[in-house]
Amino acid sequence: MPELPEVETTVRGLARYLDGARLARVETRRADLRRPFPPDLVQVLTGATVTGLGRRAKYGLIHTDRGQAMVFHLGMSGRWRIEPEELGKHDHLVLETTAGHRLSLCDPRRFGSVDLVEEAGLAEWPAFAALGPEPVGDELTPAHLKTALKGRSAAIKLMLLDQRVVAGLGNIYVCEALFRAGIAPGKAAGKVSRPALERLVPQIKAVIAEAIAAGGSTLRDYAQPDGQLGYFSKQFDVYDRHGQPCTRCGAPVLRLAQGGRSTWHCGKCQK
DNA sequence: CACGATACCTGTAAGC
DNA sequence: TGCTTACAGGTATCGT
Repeated sequence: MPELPEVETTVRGLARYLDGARLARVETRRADLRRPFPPDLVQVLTGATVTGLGRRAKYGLIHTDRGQAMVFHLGMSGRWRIEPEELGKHDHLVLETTAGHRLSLCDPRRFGSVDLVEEAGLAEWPAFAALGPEPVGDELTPAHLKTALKGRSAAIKLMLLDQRVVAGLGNIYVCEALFRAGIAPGKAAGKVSRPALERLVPQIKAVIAEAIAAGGSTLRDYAQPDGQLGYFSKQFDVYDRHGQPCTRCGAPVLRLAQGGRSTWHCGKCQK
């Protein structure tokens, strides 16, 4: 998916067409993604005015004047298409504004989701209630990580993918941040030293900020809402670079499996 | 509770 | 050229 930078890029792209717009037509082209669409989704959104857009972790928020926000998750393969020439089999939800713009939520694997959530209760919505701090901003600190990881035997890589520890990190940026901080992905989270955590936090913030500035990554079926390509994928140090030379020491980048997923790392630079 | 494995679904690329 | 297998950005849920 779309990790945090890609969702941020998506939300910014959508805002150009949706912020302040009135929804003239809303169409669901199947009944569900990972979960069923809310049964009243079309009824609530049709005629609604979008009062703002936002993001929490990897969720995009479309606020409305109906007292409810449409909350979407892009799963592994979701993206919003802007003014699609024609709709395909994976365009599952279509929004049309009174200004004549058409936006389509396309998600081939259907691991994404769409929900309606009361604006007043967003923070208490189950998927949001337990989320950890955002990596952008001041909430994520070495002290937070020290507390969250204390005594944990699970690998640091896996703990950083846990949205309750940090909200919004995914496989790409965890691999990249651990490389930049020089931390071995298999190290027990509770045994990562304080100095290592002091290195890790600014590297998490930096890699996320750089990816947002570059407009997100582009891998396989992901693209920005307007079809432009992101540039950050050209800057990966380790992600998907198995066997290629480490950008720092030249040793071949290694791949290992953790939690059923791939981790790329440098065996010499990460201890 | 912590942790690992599995399930969800389709497309793509690699291997035979 | 097929056919089969492995793997892909995530998260919820089920065992142990």
